[in-house]
Formats: sequence, structure tokens, C-alpha cells
Amino acid sequence: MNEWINYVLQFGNLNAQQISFIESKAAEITIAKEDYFSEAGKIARQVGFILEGVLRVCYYNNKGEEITKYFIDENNLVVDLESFDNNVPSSAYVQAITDCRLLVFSKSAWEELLNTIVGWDAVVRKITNKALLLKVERRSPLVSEDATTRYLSFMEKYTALANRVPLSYLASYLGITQSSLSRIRKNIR
Amino acid sequence: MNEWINYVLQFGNLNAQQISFIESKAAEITIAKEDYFSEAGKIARQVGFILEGVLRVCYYNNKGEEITKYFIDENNLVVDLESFDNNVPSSAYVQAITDCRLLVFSKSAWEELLNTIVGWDAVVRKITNKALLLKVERRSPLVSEDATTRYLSFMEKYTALANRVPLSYLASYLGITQSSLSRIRKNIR
DNA sequence: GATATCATTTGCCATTTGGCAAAAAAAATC
DNA sequence: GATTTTTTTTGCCAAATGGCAAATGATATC
Repeated sequence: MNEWINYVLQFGNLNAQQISFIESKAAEITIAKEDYFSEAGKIARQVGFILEGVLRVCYYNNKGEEITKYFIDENNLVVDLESFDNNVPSSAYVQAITDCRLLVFSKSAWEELLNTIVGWDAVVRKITNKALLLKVERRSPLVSEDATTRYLSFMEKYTALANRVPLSYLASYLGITQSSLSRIRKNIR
Repeated sequence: MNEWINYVLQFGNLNAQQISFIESKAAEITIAKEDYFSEAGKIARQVGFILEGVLRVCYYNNKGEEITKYFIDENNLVVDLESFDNNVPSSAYVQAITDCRLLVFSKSAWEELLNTIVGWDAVVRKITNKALLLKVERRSPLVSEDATTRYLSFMEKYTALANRVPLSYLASYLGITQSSLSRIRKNIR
């Protein structure tokens, strides 16, 4: 729970009373490896904060191939904003890559926070802005660099994450096939 | 100006007084084709709203190639959020592809809106969230689909925009060379 | 620790894309 | 409307990546 409070305090000041109110609205859950936090076609009804573990966001492209769009690890929010905010079906799956422990807020709890805590709106804006910007920034080099460069800069930036993620997921994240990624790794050695 | 007000009203209710206050803080500017709205290395100090024209966001990748990251056209905000919000140097150029007419808010004007108009914060949150989500959604298929599919779906979604944009910019947006794009177009005919 | 299961690597060859330079087409300028 | 200038297309060949299947390696299970 402390990780969560520290995370939030980065984005705005909160007093002790507000903090304990936030804490009272959170629930801790576990998700087993391979299980889903949320699914495509369903409406996202929870905001999650990862205490332990790695999840991925994935979908199926035009050719029916399963594509990993993001990895998300500890001390990050996990929520399909589009679906959660607008009550529309989610376009992607959020799946646990390892066993996970999350803090979750139901939609009603989240709205209570918005209605009760002055400034929560601003905190949420900053958090989601930052998260979305990060996604855009991570995604951009995947289009403009060649596969080897993409792999190397992923490894450099997310060394720890890379070791917790199967090669097949990483390959689809980088936009190449698993065998191509395997060959790229061979060439680098 | 009406386009701007209608745009804002999609994201929240505002009374007549608030609207005229917002209007009083806006300035209209023109940008000639090829000129820059903001530049990499400089801090973004304006929020723009495109009344007329098309701009692009671009940067230089590892190999020094100029990469077009987004196109932005009428009735959309243009601002480097990361730079504007955090006073850090921008990582990209925003350049006019056609002659443009914009409504702009200086940083101080924008902050006045935030401080004066109750709920402006929420409006901004919704606008920027939507814009960022859109960027992420536009960008994702560029990694997971092959070049022909990327081109076709771009043409399908942004037919009008495609005709206002040079091939070289479109190619770098799609993550391929200009000659490859030209060959893809040939094969489709 | 043998066996089954899953993940990764490799071989072979087809397809796609890139790099470079020249040609063709289109647009701008006088 | 002829001449530049810019944009787009094309030819040639090299390099990168994909597709498929088999082999190898790693991990889990009994």
C-alpha cells in the first residue's frame, strides 16, 4: 500500500485524512500467471496499481496474430482508460505474465475519490498524462528504427523487464517474428 | 473562434461568461508552409488550436533520418504536452505542411484559464486524454501490420489528409522509405 | 532422473524492404 | 509556355525479415 501512496504523492499533495480515505477504497487482489485483469470486448471496471508482477496489454491484428502492445510492471497503473472512462468495450486484453499482486479500485470507488478529494482530478490528470505520454514515447521508435536497434534500445531501457518476459511476447512487441528476434540476438552475441 | 468553442463544449459545459473569458485569452496567428510552430530543444510555450491547415510533428532518429510522428489538422489541439507542462525542452519539431491559421494561448493565458474557470482542469484532462489515446491508437498498427496494410488503413481513415501530405512525410510516418511506399502504391493500382 | 511440455534456435528458401541513382512526372517560376 | 525545381517513380541489386518445420534447450511433472 505504501508504494501506492508514494506513487500518488509524486503527483500532488494529500493530507493524512485524504490518504486514509484513498486507502479505505482500495482492495488487494492476486492474478495468476496467464490470467486476465481485463478482456477485449468487456468494459473495464477497475483501476489497478501493480504491487508485484508484470502484465501485458495485447490484441489481435488484421491477420489474427496476437500482438503485445505494452508491458506494465511494478508501481504503475493498469487500466484501459478509453473503456473505463467512456463505458465502451475494451479493445485489448490485459494479461498477467507472472503471478501478480494488485491494488484495485472499483469504478464506484474511483468516482468517490473524484467526488470527495479536492484535487484528485488534477492528480489523475497528471498520472494519466504521464502514462500516456510514456506509451507514445515507447511506441514511436518501434516504427522508425530497424529491428536490431529496437531490440537493443528495449534491452537498454528495460533490462530487468526483458528478463521477465517470454521471447515471443517481446518479438510481437517489437513488431518482428520470434525467429527474427532469435536471429538478431544471435548476431549480437 | 466558433470551431474552438464548439470543440471545448464537447468536453464540458461552460456558461457565456466563461466562454467570453476563454475567447479573450486567445490570439489568432498564421504560420507559413514549412515554418515551425515549435522546435526541438526549445520549451513549448503555447497551446494551439488549428483553424486551418495541416501540421506535422517530426524528429530525427538514431540514423539522422527525419521521421514524421504525427499529422495534425483542423479542429485539433497542437501542443507538446511534455514540454509545455514540465518546462523541459521539446523533443520534436512542429512544422506547418500547408499555410496554417491557429488560435493560440500563451502559457500565462492558459494558466489563467486553469485558475479562473472552475472545471477547466477537467476539460483539459478530457481533451488531452482523448488526444493522447488517439495518438497511441494511431501509432500501434504501425508496428504490427505490414507496410501495405499500414498504407491502406491510413488511406482509408485519413483520405482527405492523405491528399494534403507529401509522400516523403507519409512514408516516414508509416515507417518505410519513400521508394517502398511508391512501389506499394504501384502494386495496389 | 526419465518423460512430457514448453520455449528458443536454426536451416532453408521466399518475400519484402532498403540504398542508390537515374528517369519521369508534377509543380513552381519566370 | 519554356525552364527550373521539386516530387514521385523505377531499375538494379543487396540486406533484412518472414514462413515453416525440425532441432535443440529449458522447465515442469511425475
